[in-house]
Amino acid sequence: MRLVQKSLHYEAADALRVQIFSGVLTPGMFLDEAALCDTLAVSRTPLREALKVLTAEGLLRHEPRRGCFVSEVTERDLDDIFPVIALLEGRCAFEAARKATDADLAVLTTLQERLSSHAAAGRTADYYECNFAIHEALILLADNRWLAQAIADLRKILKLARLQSLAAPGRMAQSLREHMTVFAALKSRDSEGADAAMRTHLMRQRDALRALAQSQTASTSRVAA
Amino acid sequence: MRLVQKSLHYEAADALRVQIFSGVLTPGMFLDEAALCDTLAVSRTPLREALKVLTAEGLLRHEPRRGCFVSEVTERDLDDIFPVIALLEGRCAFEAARKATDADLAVLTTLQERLSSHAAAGRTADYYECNFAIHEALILLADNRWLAQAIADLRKILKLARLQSLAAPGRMAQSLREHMTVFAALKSRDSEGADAAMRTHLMRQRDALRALAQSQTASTSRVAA
DNA sequence: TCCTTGATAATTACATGTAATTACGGAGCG
DNA sequence: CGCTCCGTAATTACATGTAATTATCAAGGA
Repeated sequence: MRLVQKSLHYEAADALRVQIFSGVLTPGMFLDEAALCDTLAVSRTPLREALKVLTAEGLLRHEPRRGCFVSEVTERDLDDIFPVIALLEGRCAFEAARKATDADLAVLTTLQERLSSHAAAGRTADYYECNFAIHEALILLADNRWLAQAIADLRKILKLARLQSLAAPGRMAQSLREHMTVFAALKSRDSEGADAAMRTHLMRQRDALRALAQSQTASTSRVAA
Repeated sequence: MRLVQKSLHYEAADALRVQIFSGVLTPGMFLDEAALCDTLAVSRTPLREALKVLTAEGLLRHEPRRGCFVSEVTERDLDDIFPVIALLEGRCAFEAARKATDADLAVLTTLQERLSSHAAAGRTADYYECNFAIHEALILLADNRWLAQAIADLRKILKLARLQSLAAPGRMAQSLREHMTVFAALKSRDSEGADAAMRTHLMRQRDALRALAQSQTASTSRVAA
């Protein structure tokens, strides 16, 4: 019998990720070790181990003798990351179109319908969640550990940026149409089509974000002026 | 003036990577903390921090209360990894074809010629090194930090497996031809062609490895029989 | 006024002590 | 002969002490 309790540094790393993704720890912020030891109720050793892990993941930046800072994600980073994710998730869709069983497609159909209803009702949060579930499902269907890992690594960085592209006007409806294109390709076992549709979907997501960022800087500069 | 000495855990991690990639620490091997502290001349804390970092990188596997083991790479892993690297480096070639200056192409020409001469002379080690330099050059030309990162992460796992595909008979000559195809596409600014040629090159590399593995298991099973 | 300088405080990094779990090995039993 | 059980040794994980570097800020000089 082995009920291995996860090590403290592992739990500390999890807790820190939650704080980063939820915005408690914001990009650029300095991480005070003593304070974190206090809030997470762990001693310095496991906390510092957790910081090293998160640094290796790219969520933190470490400056010797100065401490850790939450990584910052620039527009340039987004321009670089999205095409890569598009490539990788496109590949997932490609493989999914070949490997999905009828049962898999039935599950996807349910998710797709749920996505549609959320879009129709304007439930942004639910749409986001369902959208995420579909992407995850395709990654699983691709059945490639390293492909999944590469995507997860990059998505972690995006998550850090706390993007909200669905906030762009009309984006949810457009996103839904893109998803339907992907799904249609999957149903007809069109690997190439699924690949292309998924790549398009993710690049459009980037476009929506860019438009949102521009409209926001425009409005803030109006306020500043 | 700031002459930051890299932290010990960082140097320890570097030293461990060297030992892993050089085969001193082989896949599956258990890592004795005390022994490593002795050989690397660091105390337990920085060593354990280094182990956490390498675990996050995927080079080590950690079992709570049992210790660290060098990761093992299966044939399945290779089947999964190579297509992803092919995709990513294909993208690098695509971008390189668009972004390379004439000066960049001149440097590549030199490298390409050197590659040819190494192949003609049968200098396997030199060929490998030059081949690596060309791949690195294209990754740099693509000028995408995250694309480079994703490739580096996956290549680290391949390096761990200590593959020697050039050992396959005729592989070096075939590899050279593939490189020439990539280079020709780059020179003519054919992004799509460079992408496709690079993908082909890497998938052929996988094929060569597979053939090598099969011939070796065949010969060993003959010996065993 | 601004820059430099130096003492102090705070913080990181490293070393080591301590507790807890696991592996090992022999004795006892079936 | 093999299996189980238990005690010991070894090892990991965590806590804490210590050293060394950096940040802070006040005082002095240009």
